[in-house]
Amino acid sequence: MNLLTIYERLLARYGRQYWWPAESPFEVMLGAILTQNTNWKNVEAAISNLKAAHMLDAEKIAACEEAKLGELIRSSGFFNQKAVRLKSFCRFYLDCGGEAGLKRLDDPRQALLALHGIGPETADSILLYALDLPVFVIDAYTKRIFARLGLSSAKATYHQLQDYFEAQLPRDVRLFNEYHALIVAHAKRHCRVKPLCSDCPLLGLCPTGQPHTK
DNA sequence: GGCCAGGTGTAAA
DNA sequence: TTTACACATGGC
Repeated sequence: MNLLTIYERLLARYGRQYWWPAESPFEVMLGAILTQNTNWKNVEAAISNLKAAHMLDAEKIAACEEAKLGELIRSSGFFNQKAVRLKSFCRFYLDCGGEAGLKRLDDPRQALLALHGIGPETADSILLYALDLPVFVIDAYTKRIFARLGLSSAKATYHQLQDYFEAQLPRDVRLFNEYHALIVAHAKRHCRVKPLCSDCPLLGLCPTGQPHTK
């Protein structure tokens, strides 16, 4: 089964997702950290709090007291560590000179990964959705869905899976953007609990007949 | 009340 | 090199 065929089916079913849901690249970056192992609804509330407090700003976050920042982002969960992570990221962001500076780095991915609290998924989300760089984002949904489809091993590492996608797909920011968003849309709205939904857009592609998530 | 959510870092096996 | 656990809120 071709990865592009799967993409087409998901796109036909769910339509364009218009990711990342944010008003600026900087907001995308904060959201990428805040959404770590957290429901997006909870992240929206946190970002809304930051906006209301006029704190959606790298210098203000970098200078903000940790406890105060934690209160603003409380709804996103893990707020103590996320407050530290946001501050550390913002210091880095300022040192680079903002998005443009970040993008101009020799290896922006390595630079992001060097920060405490930014792992491969968060780094890649920032690269793809904030900086428009063509890297394919892998998450828990991607792992599960494609393992169930029999296209990858259940214990494939992040980079193995990423290489698999990037080797088979044209290196296109627009495609990578939409594909990952569609995987999340599919995982959220489909086949979560029931063994197999009769109207699953990937029906017939799944040799195991197992649910695509969970 | 239990499970899960657009992960990451650390420590033990 | 793998596996277990902490981190925490809110929706269903």
